[in-house]
Amino acid sequence: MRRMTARPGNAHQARLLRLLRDGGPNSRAQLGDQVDLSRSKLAVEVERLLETGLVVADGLAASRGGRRSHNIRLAPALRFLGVDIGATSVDVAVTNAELEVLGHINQPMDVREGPVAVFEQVLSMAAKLKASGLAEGFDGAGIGVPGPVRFPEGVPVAPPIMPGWDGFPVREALSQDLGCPVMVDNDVNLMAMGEQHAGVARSVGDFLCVKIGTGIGCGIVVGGEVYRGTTGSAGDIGHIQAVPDGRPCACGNRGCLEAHFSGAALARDATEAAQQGHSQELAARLAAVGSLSAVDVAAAAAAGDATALDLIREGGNRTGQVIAGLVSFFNPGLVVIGGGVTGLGHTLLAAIRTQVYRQSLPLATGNLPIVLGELGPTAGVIGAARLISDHLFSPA
Amino acid sequence: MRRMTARPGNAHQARLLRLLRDGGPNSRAQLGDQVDLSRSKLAVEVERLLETGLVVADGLAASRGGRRSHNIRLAPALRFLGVDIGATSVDVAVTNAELEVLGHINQPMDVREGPVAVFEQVLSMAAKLKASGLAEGFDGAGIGVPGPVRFPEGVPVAPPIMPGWDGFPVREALSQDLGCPVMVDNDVNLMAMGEQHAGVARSVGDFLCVKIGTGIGCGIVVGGEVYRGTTGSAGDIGHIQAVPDGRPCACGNRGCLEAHFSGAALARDATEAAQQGHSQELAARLAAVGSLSAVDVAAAAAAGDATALDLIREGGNRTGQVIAGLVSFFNPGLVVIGGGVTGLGHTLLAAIRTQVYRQSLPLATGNLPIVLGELGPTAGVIGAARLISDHLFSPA
DNA sequence: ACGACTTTTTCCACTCAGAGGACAAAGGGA
DNA sequence: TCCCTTTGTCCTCTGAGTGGAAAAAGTCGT
Repeated sequence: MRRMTARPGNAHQARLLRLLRDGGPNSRAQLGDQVDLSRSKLAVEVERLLETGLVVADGLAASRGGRRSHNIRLAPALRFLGVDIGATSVDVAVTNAELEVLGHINQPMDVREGPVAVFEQVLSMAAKLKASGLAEGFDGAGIGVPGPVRFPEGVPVAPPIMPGWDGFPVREALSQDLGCPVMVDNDVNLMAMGEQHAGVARSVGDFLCVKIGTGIGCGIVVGGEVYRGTTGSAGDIGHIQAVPDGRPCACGNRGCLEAHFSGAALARDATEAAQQGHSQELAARLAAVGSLSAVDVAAAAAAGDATALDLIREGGNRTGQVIAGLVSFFNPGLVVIGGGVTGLGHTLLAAIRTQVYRQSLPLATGNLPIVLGELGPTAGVIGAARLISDHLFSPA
Repeated sequence: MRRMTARPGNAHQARLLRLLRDGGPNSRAQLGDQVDLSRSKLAVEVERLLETGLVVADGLAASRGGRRSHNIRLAPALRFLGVDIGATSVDVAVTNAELEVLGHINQPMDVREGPVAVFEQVLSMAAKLKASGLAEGFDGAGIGVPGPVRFPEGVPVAPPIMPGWDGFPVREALSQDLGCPVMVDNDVNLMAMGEQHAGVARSVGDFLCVKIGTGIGCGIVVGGEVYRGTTGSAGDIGHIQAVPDGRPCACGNRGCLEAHFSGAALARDATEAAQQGHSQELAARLAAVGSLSAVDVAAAAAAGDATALDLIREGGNRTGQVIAGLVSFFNPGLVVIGGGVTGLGHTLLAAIRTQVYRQSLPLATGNLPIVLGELGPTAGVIGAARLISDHLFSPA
């Protein structure tokens, strides 16, 4: 089938497309309740959208007691591709135009193999999803990469953990390979957009989304829009000093948050604890698998292992201390914690909360929920789909 | 004379008023170059503005080689009142519609005397300015207070250093007393707006403005707009922990930045150093005046006093450390340092720069100027005038 | 001084988005 | 069945805004 080529012709049409994306099928009358346009104008714009094929009629709407009305919905054949490239794995998912995930694949991978190898893998994963009948093609794709991005051009800039990616024209290249429009952003920003669209951050205008994975980053949402900073590196909180004269960090400084707590740091600490015999539980796991990760620490903690719990609490304290500073500065309406270590769950959350509520002023923390993300690994890919759909559903 | 009652009737008129405010007198043709409206439409809107009296004709424009054209300017009788309430003093200024300061008074004062006493003083200062012939009345007033403000209502909320102000309807009350529209904001935000309008931050979209006075605060500008946070306490960085287990702070925690460096902390440290005989220079000043302030430390430092220099450097290091974290997080395009301690000058600035450039990542600091504010005490009052003019020069 | 060329302003006819009312179509409830 | 409500369609009217023509008022070269 031919892919979506049309774009909304004006701001009204863009608005309607977004309403249909976020609210699902709607009758013309229901749309009219939301957009403050006259019925005639609305009818004209809907008619034009129907002509483009972006939306289609979809049976009868639930009756509200008058003349029966027909539903309108986004074309059911539209497909977005969401790609979330992490440090050690990739997530690829297909969504429909309402951003519902129809299929999702996760595979291990190492970003350091460089963009060419990684995108080869991504394309084969996308092909697999296509082959399973979920899509006949893609109308747009959103890509998340674990480092700063010059957003307008879709190019990674000086990414510390991704040597070989600096300046690689991700947007350009993937747009060619996939044959559809592509937008690229930092993975943390996409997670924030995902939680905003379908997770805990719905209806919150200003919030922070802290992602603790291999590294640590923070998505910043201001007035419903992701804030990316002057050079695209906003939210890069992994290298904020958490411990004066603390551990050496790969960035050359000492005491960076990331050096003391992150997926990588946690794995290292756990391995060390196991080798030094501080924890039977961890030692057993190390012996069984050969290496430890955050997942093992989570499991050990769940089994009641004191060392594992201490590691988590200590990390939570450090993280909480940094977040407390950010809360004072930014005064968000919500803080979301997500990423690979979310499995550490409430032990981690409790430690973070304790620090923040103790250190920040009551006016900032008074009504401040600090919660775990509710989408887990799908936050990134949903955010990616959201990114490209925001782009496509905006006036040309 | 009757005061301004008219307001722009639509977004175009508002746009034109702001252009005239920021660019001074302009011919219709020059305005046309900036607004992307047809000549005819522009002529209509200008005509309507002339009818309201908000703008007036103002002689001939500089010739560009064709038919002579007449300048348009904002009504020369328009007057805004800018009020900057600090912890220990008040600044009151009158500006014209182009936000040029026509008269400026500074008086010592103690906010803790409460809103009624303070506003009595402010009103008498405003009356003095009026009496000196600078204004026949005020068309609007902007007020800055040293604490968080619920912005839409113009009411201080839970201000730590201003007991008795919590919930006081500043906007309402002053609007009554002055008989003109009033807007209220945090003093730090106003300083940021001042530097943005007439100071170092012109043409920068995203920047931070750190004000070090009796306390420490930070104005946050995102995309040219001040960001105030969910409860109006954004930028409250004085209580970020700068020293683990450091000095006790009035807020109940330990190690807050404000407890280690601020006008108040500096005065205390200097007094202690003088009393313990560490510094002849400071001891002499203490003996002469009876108490020390940041100004004395600045003077001692200028005279080469080692103790004073150490105090400044130490404070700069602490401040720089906190700012380094904020820079990593926010990735601003500029950092402005201002407030009462600006007199400490380049010693302070150098210490801050050292910390930030060392601790933050190159991508964030690569092209990041860290500079002193260039407006000094007028930044606040200009920002206040800007605040109310933005309000008045927006579509009703 | 005069003509050629520019710039600025004014006037006017024309387009087009959008509002809003009238009316038709198609239900529900007493 | 009758009446009321909701929804969809049609049509007219308004007002914002565009763009061209022409007039007004300069500059500059010869």
